[in-house]
Amino acid sequence: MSFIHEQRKEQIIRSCIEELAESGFKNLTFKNIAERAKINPSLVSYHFKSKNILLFALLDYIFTHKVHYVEDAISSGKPAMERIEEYIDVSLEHQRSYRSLNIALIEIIFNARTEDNRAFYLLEDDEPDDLYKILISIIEEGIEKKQFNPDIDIRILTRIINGAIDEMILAPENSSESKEYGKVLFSMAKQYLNTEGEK
Amino acid sequence: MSFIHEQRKEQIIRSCIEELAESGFKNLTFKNIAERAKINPSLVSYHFKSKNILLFALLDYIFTHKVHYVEDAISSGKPAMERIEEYIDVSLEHQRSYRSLNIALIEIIFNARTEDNRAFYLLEDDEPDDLYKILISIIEEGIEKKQFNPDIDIRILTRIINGAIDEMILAPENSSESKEYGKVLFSMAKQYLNTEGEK
DNA sequence: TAATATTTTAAACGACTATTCAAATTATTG
DNA sequence: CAATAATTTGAATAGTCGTTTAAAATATTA
Repeated sequence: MSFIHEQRKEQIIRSCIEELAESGFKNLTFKNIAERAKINPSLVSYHFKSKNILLFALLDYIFTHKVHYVEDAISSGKPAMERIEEYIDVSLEHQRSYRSLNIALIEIIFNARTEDNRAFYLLEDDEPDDLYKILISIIEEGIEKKQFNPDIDIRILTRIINGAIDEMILAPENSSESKEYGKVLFSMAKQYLNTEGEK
Repeated sequence: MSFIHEQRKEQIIRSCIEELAESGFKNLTFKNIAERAKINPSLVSYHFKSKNILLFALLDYIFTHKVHYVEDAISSGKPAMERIEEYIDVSLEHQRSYRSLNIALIEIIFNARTEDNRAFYLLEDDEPDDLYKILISIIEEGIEKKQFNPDIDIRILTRIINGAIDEMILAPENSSESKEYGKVLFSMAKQYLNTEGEK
């Protein structure tokens, strides 16, 4: 891998994200990508052997950005409950500050398919993705330190939280509404985490 | 509109839902639709003047089914809180029982675009859709009858609930997990609805 | 500089698409 | 039955796409 190679790949990936955010997946053609990057369409094929390889590189690029962004914003010393609040807040904030990235992510996940025609969004991983892992590890720590009810279902709670966060990207951009949304979501999670195994 | 006309449209719509659920949006071509319906591709064009008209008819068909299903399952006499539980349960149950319909819905919403290239999933309606309206009206009733804290933000709560429900369609099909998911989600909503305007 | 490797281009390939059109078939009506 | 309308077909249109190939340009190495 030469320097030029890596540089070109970065350039192509950024052009793809622009194209996806502005015009959507169906316009993510080698021709359009090349026009944005001011290169020849064949050059995209040269640097990414196939379109799906390009798509996976895009997913990796965007997802890595998101994970690092969330990780960096969560403090290490504070109690688990406060860190959950941070997780929710920074996730919503990332959706606001990096809308293009998140739209591009949605476009790929819900449009792309593997070569044997399985939808990306339905691919079942054996383990949760890295964003889920961040939230899971915080909750596990809270349980270990006897701060949370140990009977809660972690997989379910993290799904509810991430599902509610994802829904907010569909809402018209409105910073104050998004922050209030985070407050409510956290208060709901907090109460669930505190419930004494009532049944 | 003759009888045959309506019959053909139904036949075409059902073929589309099959194709979407099995092979996804990118394979929803007139050729593939026609093959499933055992008719000529041109005939699809004849009954639906354009592909987007067909897509809107599909959305209408699926959404109507979902709304009626949820409406019919919610009892009329019970207290608002119980009806919210019913709403969550029946929504999750619909996702399990009519997976093809829900997959088809996702495929269209996240893939289709208007003629001026706006993504369906980002189209901002001036008012909430009919599913949201069902939930909103229950909550409003609960507030009127002094059963819920009047300070809650209805738009936010309904977004969280529907977002969490939607997330569950991505999970591998597992009936018991889905039911437990509904229990947790309802318990979280219940606690929020009962909170005395603490701040 | 000469030889080699990498990068870039232009052109062409085969396959697929939504839509249109005239002709053929079938159904409906008087 | 005759005449009209509705339905269906097959072919053609004009356009798209990802990928491949050979040649050209550039960079790297010896």
